[in-house]
Amino acid sequence: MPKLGMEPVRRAALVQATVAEIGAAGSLDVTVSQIARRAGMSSALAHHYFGGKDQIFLAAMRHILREYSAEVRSALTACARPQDRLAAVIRANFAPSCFEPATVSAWLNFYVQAQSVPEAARLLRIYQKRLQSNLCHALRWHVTDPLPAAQTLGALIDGVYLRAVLGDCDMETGAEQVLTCARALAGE
Amino acid sequence: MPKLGMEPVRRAALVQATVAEIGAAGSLDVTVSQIARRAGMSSALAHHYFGGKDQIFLAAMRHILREYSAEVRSALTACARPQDRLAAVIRANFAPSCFEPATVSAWLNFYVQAQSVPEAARLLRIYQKRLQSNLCHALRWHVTDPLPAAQTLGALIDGVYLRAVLGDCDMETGAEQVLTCARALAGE
DNA sequence: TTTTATTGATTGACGAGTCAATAAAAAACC
DNA sequence: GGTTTTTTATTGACTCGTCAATCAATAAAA
Repeated sequence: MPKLGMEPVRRAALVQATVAEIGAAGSLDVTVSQIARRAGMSSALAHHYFGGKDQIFLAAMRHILREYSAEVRSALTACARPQDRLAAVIRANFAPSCFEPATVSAWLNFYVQAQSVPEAARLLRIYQKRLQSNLCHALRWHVTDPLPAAQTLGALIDGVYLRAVLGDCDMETGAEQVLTCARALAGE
Repeated sequence: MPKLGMEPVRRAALVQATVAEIGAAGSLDVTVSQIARRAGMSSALAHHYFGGKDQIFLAAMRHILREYSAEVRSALTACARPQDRLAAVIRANFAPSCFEPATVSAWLNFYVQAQSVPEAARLLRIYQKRLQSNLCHALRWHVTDPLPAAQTLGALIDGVYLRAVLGDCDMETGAEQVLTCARALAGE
């Protein structure tokens, strides 16, 4: 029953299943078989298309990164005045898509992976650089020297992720918390 | 060659070896044999004293938490004026012992583990509660309503950990960054 | 002789990656 | 247009390692 042109479909299904499975397990202790089963295929096929487990994880990470980038970009282009960009960037980082349990769990594990998998470290650095760049540009309309504030806000955003995982803070107040901090850093 | 009273010695050696091994691997993908070898004993003995891998990890986590607590407590008692407590608490969180690669790596992995191991989640919540409590008390001398600022600073501290792992920010400026933010939140 | 310390050997399970086999679409060839 | 060949899709079965956990055996102290 081989329908042609399955490769992109299968890859997408596997990536989605990977994120879901990581979210369900709360860790990277997920077998290729589990991922493949959730994606509706055999584990052999998963290996056929991705080559190995690492590459599946990396692909999942790229996917999440792409989703995140899209979220931020659309938030920025929807900005009328440049003064609104700061709030837009921050709120984009607290969009529901970023706070789905599976996504948060994947992020957490990618941080761990970044310690030993060079490609994961590279991808995470891209994310951090882009976030810092976005914050810098946005802050330029509120403060003369935006770099320190941008670094602080970047770290703060990451930190709130951790709290969200443990259920210590509700994510609605999370964005407002960061915004309040941003205003304080910008000198009101 | 059984010398008596080995249990506490062996346990301590295993805990220390666990942290070191996690740091070296950058993840929890560490075998009991590796840990035991580094601690200078057989894997069977590790199982004999701890019962299982999970308990070894938990013990390592408790150890790190204890070390951290001691760091904060000594920093607080060394404070002459109560106004200095805020800076003391923050700086304690950026003490060299907290930023050793092995320790940071262990923390990261404990965050991941807290998603699926209830006892790990409990321990992490104790840490967060204690940090928030310390920040709250310290902030009372600078601001009338300390809770929001304490929550923000707690998240910020955690966030800087992530940056440190990826080498994006040098840990010397990290503490100063948080302090600057604290002053901004306290209204100068 | 009972308790504590210690390990080598073993078991049993699980999981990543491989491979040969099957089947259908497409392309090449006559 | 029909036949052959190649390419793409797909899987079940298998291999090979690894590793957590167990256990029986050894030895020294109490």
